Amino acid sequence: MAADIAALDDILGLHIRLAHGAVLRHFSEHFADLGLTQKQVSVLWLAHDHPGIAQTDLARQLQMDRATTMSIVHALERKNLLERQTPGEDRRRIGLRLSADGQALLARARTAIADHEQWLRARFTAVELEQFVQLLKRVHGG
Amino acid sequence: MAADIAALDDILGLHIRLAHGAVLRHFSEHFADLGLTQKQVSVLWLAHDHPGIAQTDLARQLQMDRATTMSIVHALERKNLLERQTPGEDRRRIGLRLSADGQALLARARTAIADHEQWLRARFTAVELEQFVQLLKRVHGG
DNA sequence: TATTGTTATACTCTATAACTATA
DNA sequence: TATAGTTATAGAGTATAACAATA
Repeated sequence: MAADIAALDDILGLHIRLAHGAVLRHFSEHFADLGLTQKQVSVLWLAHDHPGIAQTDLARQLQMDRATTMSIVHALERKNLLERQTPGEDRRRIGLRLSADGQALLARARTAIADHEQWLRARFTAVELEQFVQLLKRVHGG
Repeated sequence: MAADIAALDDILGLHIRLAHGAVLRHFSEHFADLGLTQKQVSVLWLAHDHPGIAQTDLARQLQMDRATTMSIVHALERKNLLERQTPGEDRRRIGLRLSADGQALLARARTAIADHEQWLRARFTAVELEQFVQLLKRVHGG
């Protein structure tokens, strides 16, 4: 039986939600010209670092449902940023890799992400940053 | 000019996003029978603590757009959990308060939230928890 | 049987824009 | 002019359920 909670401000989950909202808002306001969402950048980034990655791998690393992953992959394919490889041994797995356009856009996105991260990180010391990431990882199990 | 970032795992924003996702997932899985979302519980909670609160106040405290607030208030009114007060001096402001049903459901929700929070907090010490909330507040400015 | 990809569907959250009423 | 509420609309993210192909 959990103890009762006095005030809404004591809810850790709320602060996580508000922090997420603040980050998302800043991202949306400053990345409109890129035409990419946070999730889309993450998928491009992973496909760049791991050419031939499959949807299942993306889903696991970004903690998404397969259907959710599909919708993001679709969006990137529609923009010709992501391409499919011809299947290998296991014909169920479809490897994904960046197109030339995808490479170019990811490069721009990484610069933009760096600015975004600087905005976010500016309020913390290096020690606090490391603590913060460790605490967050204990929530999402990364 | 921001420094370049090597790996996706170094992105603080990503960890915040993943942590939010993990919390949201646990909430959804364990609160289906309540029929309330996180946001709806937050609004009920605030209306309980501040009877006569206006939509603008809710929007500010939960960092939502007015239109977003409206949709949540509507959902709660449709379920007869939230009622409107007759306007006072400033006839633009409409005070909100919980109905009897809203009171009852909030009481149940608070217990469920307490369990949810226990699941979340179990992985931290008291000191870590306080640090964590402070770090999160510096992101969302609460 | 289990895994991978796929589609259809639905709901929540979020925001923009334009409108009305009131201050 | 500014604020509060409202409505219409749209997009992103999330998930469930059911299906086909493959292992």
